[in-house]
Amino acid sequence: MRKQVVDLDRFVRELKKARKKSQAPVITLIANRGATPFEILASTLLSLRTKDAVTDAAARRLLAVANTPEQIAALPAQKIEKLIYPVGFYPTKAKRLIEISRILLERHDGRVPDEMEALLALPGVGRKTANLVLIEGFGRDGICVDTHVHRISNRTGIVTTRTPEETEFALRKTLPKKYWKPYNELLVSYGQTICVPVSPFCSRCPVEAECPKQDVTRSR
DNA sequence: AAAACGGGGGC
DNA sequence: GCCCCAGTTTT
Repeated sequence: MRKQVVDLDRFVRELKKARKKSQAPVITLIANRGATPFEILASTLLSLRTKDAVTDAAARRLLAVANTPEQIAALPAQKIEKLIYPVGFYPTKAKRLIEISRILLERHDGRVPDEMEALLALPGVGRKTANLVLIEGFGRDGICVDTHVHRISNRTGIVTTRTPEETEFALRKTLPKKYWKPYNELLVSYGQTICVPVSPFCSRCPVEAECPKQDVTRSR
């Protein structure tokens, strides 16, 4: 049996059309007004395991008060907790924002490092966060794999991988470079509205006909 | 490999 | 009421 293959050109084109209606993700909103690498790092840290509407409001409240390592490091943890509530893990994230700010001041001249290794060395920064900072903050080429990108890339059969990191490297080989930047943010909004984790709305999906629906047992 | 961190929202 | 979420760290 021949494996169905989703047409990447058409997939991305249709997703762009579909995105017009949905709300832009927080990172895009911030990037659109010229976010600094530190702002991208801080808001990405807030976003972990938290829905983007909640993250967006919290990031705006925080960055309006403090948007540099100096300013964050000078704030009491309790004050940051209050600003970012109710993002998930807010007490941990408040401490981490301060900790990272201090490390940046002590070890990196108060700037966000622009290398993967140095970013991963920061507490609470994993591959997803580091990639987003490098791509959105420093304009690097790369693919940022989160749960949406991982799930949808496998569900559609664009790649076949077990971990997000494997997905990142598989996409680097499979995906034409011109799609690297739009791919992540397109899939995130698509993954929040149509291709949701459980019981996705396949009837509203532009590539429904070609999709092997790898992990889908029920669809709507 | 799996639990844990935390609270809001969907169903 | 139960399950899931723009992950990462620790066991």
